[in-house]
Amino acid sequence: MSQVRVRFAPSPTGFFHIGSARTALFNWLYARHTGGVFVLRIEDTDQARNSDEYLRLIYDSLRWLGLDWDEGPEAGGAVGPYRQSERAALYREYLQKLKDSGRAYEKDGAVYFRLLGDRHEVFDEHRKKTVVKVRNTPVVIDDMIRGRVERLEDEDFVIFRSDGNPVFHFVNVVDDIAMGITHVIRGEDHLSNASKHIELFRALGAPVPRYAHIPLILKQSGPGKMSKRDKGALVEEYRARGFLPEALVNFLSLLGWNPGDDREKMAVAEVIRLFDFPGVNQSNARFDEKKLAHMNMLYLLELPADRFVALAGEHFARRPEEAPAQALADPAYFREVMLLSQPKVKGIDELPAYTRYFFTEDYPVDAKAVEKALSRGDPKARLRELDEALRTADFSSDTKLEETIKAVAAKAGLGFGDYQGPARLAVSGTGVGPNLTGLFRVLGRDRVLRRIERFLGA
RNA sequence: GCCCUCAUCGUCUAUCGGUUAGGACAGGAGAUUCUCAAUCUUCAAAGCGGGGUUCGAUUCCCCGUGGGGGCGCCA
Repeated sequence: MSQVRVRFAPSPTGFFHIGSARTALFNWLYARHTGGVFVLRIEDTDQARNSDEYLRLIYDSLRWLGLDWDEGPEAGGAVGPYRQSERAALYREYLQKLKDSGRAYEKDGAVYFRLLGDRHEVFDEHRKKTVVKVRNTPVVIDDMIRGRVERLEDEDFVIFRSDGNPVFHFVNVVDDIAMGITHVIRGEDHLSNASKHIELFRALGAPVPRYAHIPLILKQSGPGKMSKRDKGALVEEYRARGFLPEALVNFLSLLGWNPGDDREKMAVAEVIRLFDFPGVNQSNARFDEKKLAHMNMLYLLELPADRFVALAGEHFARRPEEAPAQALADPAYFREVMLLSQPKVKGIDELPAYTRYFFTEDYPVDAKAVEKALSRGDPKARLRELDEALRTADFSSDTKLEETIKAVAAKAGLGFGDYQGPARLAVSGTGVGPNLTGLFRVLGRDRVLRRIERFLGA
């Protein structure tokens, strides 16, 4: 059997969004699963809407997600160039073929593809005008996900605009032929276009590729499919918020596909091994950011320390307005703070707010938490006892600090928990945070004592 | 309006005619810890409606209904 060749063919006319990423992912997964070739082709025939910035974003986003392409821009390949704007001669050549066989004709300065069959006029309700219909036989789309789909293509359609540029349907098919694409994996929104494409393949005497029309991703709330303007639709947004690409890939792979059992968290190698079309659903899926966040947390928890710290550092650098300027001043200290917080946060983006008090005295104080902490017993007295003991305590290890605090508590006939609340509040201004002993150790004796005393004085 | 397509908990999904309809996220309760998070236990939560086929339908067929997509000299 010949090698599988699939392609992802985005157009650089807008930000790279989640739906595109998932289509790219499924193509890539299938290529990797079958040992085939993943081609990246840029469909930039709409000169008015293209932009280099968007093109850049496609490359960056794919690379960030780990979806490497075997052939395409910046990778090369035997059937390039891979940008349609550079393939004009080829489209002319194929157009000539259609003209020679009488399957293309000019009208109003544009070129139309001619369907075979008798013509008759009919009034089109949708377009409110009379159109020419063709008595044609339905095309059969043999879809790997949807099975046999029949659709009648009964109207000639434009393949070259009057400005001389070819349109999507034509270049898409010509390139799939010229690039030897064997499997077309794309969104279900193209299912209705498939009949046009198959007519073109046939007219050009080329074999029709296998199709796989994958379900669409619906917006998080409200009706309709997810589009570039929807909240949470952009890959770039998740990247900027510090989501892990492996978590996003894992989550996306499960939107419309499953391995047939309860497995959810899977390394990409495992997804590659298991991915195939019998496992792909036919129904559209709604994007659930909560579940993505959970998946992200699972990956975050097991992330190696170095990578976690590096990602945190990048995030702080990218969001200077969210953290004190001195946060990155001391790398060793920054590392300690981040590692203390790693098991506690759901996302990298929570870190600046979560760790603020480690880097500045200018941190918010949670009034409700203060009220709660001061409500039982005599917390100020407890803090004074603690303050006393911490003057001589060993701050080098969490266990030593724990012993110290427990000793203080035992003397008063109380438990660790009776001291934990007030102490945390005194040194961090909040009721939530990393384990108290770690908090003390990283903050250091001076800061801890200073804050407790300031709190007592207040 | 026409064409294509889909239909299981709020969400993502398992089930390839016979199951107490399973799992995950989110939600409720509890355990645990030093707060929070994690973890563990637990509760609640679904086969769109109507006809068939069958000994038996969530599963197969048909019709409705509902959702999604398409009907551009956009891709």
